Amino acid sequence: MSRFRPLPLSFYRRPAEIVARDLLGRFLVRELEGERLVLRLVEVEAYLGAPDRASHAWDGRRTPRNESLYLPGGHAYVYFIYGMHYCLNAVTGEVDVGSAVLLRAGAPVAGEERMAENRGWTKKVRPGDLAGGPGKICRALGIGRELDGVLLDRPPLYITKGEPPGEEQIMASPRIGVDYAGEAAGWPLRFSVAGEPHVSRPRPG
DNA sequence: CGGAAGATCCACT
DNA sequence: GTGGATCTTCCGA
Repeated sequence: MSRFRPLPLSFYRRPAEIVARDLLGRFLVRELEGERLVLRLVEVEAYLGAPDRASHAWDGRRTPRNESLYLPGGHAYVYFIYGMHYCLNAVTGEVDVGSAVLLRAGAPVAGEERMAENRGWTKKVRPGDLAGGPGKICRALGIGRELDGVLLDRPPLYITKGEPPGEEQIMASPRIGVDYAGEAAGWPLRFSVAGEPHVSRPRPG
């Protein structure tokens, strides 16, 4: 089945908002200790780089932390935030652009048990909430800073064709947690699959 | 060199 | 709905 064939790197070498929409419904696959953990992506956000105040690459900012954000499209950008969470991005566009798509939520397709185990079996971990948030995705899939900068078209971390939704099922809304970003805070760069229960809150309206 | 803030999550009221 | 956890990173002085 070609549902599990990795998307080519050319998929990512387009504008972030285009890639973001196109990533919905795709399968994020993490190979961990011989096990295959799979999420169907249901919520993503585009970050545009230098012109986008919410982006880590705003105004061309370039530091050791965000260096991989400037790699060519198709690389992973993993960063540590709030002293306890990792977030996973797919870098988009050409080299040095600094645009990316934050993977915010996914619906479990395979490896649920291992994901729940990775989450730590806390009370809040239910089958439907294994990866309903950017921090939860990384926790469930065992993703940390060691995967920063890897290519997303091969193991141990890749994205496949999956089961994309119809265009009419895609919802756009402002991004989460970027209120500080002035005008950019209102840009409708958060995309989610309508009716998907795994989308993190607040749900788009 | 110090302080402030952060693309979050969870427990509690 | 609100606040605490927890610590790296970054910027200004």
